Amino acid sequence: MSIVVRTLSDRVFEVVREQILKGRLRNGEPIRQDALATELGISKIPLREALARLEQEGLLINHPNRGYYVQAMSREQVDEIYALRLSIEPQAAAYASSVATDDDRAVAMRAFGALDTAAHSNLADVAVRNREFHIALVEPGRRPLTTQLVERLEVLAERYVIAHLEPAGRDARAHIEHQALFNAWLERDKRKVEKLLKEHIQGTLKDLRAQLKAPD
Amino acid sequence: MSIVVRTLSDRVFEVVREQILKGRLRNGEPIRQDALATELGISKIPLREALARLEQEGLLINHPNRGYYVQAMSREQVDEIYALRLSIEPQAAAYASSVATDDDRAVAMRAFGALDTAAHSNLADVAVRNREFHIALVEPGRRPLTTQLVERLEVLAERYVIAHLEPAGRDARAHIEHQALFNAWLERDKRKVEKLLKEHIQGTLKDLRAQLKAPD
DNA sequence: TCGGGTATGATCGTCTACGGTATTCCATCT
DNA sequence: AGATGGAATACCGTAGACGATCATACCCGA
Repeated sequence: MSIVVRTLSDRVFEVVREQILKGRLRNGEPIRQDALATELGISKIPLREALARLEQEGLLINHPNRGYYVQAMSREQVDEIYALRLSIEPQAAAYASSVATDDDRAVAMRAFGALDTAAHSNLADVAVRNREFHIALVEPGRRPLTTQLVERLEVLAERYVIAHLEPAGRDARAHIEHQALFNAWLERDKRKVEKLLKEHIQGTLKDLRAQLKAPD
Repeated sequence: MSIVVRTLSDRVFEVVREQILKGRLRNGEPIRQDALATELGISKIPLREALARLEQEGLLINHPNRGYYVQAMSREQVDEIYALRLSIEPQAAAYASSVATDDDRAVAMRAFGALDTAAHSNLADVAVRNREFHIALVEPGRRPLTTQLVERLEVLAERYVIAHLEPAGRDARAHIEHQALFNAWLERDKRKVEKLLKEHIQGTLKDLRAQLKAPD
């Protein structure tokens, strides 16, 4: 009963996604299918399947007969992503905290630890750990659509975090917030989880907005 | 500047989606790729792309090396879908009502009319009109992710509505609710839109729950 | 010099054909 | 009965070809 059976297009989906997140495939840039396929050592069918799914996720956009492009980032999208996260995630994490099994809690603990120890490596890795931590807080709710949605929003948000939040300072604050949030989650204090997560998301949004206003 | 340029896989995506919604492809049933492709008169490349996207949407599920299956319906999923809709849609429609242009309002008006006149045709058509009406209430917010998400949830919900809400009685009530909701929307009464839409969604959920408890 | 039309090249979207491989199912054997 | 083995089925991925379409550079005429 192992789930290690995965299709090629499944794995390519993740590989390309991470490449987009890490900025390896840049903003408004076109995806050259033949080039990318040979670079990945695969044929175009699994690649195109992965690209189609990434478009569905909102990371790519397809212009018929012109190909896939990395979805451009914009201030409006930041606002939209975070508005959606605020509508979904605090509630979902609060509920999950109340029904998490011991296994779930152990998984979340590990995710928290991984985020902790990764805190001083490069930003892209931290971002991945951060994503996994946030998902681990929601997953125990056994609501697949919700979890998937949270993951998707997290992924979309990650692009902006990686691109704009290099500055330190955020690290320390986020760490403190994560700690408090996770404590409340372990104590199954739904109200507190909801409140803290809401504040945490708002805090990140505020940082992002500040960064987005200044440069360029 | 017409946007009628669409790829084959794009159109197939919609065709197959509607077939799933209308129950033409049944619940836990496998999708025979070759058969479906020849039936649609296309090759497997665009079909597989469409299927990959439909999996991302939550209508299909892929078992590696065994193929795609129509995602089974379940009571838990109903609850989840409607919980998400309640978290997103009322707010989104309320906001959209406040920023809708005259064009947007005309579009919404047409969608309302179409739903109205279709009210006595078969349920599947009504469901499509219903979806389009709900989207038209949200679209003017110009928040692409939100709109796409609302559409997705609407699509997922539609399966259950089509499968379980054949009984009349719902028609009349839904019509009244739509009327009141649409009036508030046209008046840009955000609070009222939010309240009425929330009640409307809850009402549908209640009907669905009643139907799901009884049979089988 | 500049604008518009055209040729050209690159890339996409789709098709066809083929082979490997995983799964399923059934018959056979112990 | 249960295990083994093999055939059938369908999926997964590769390879190559081709027309359609878009972008660019070029050319020509005013």
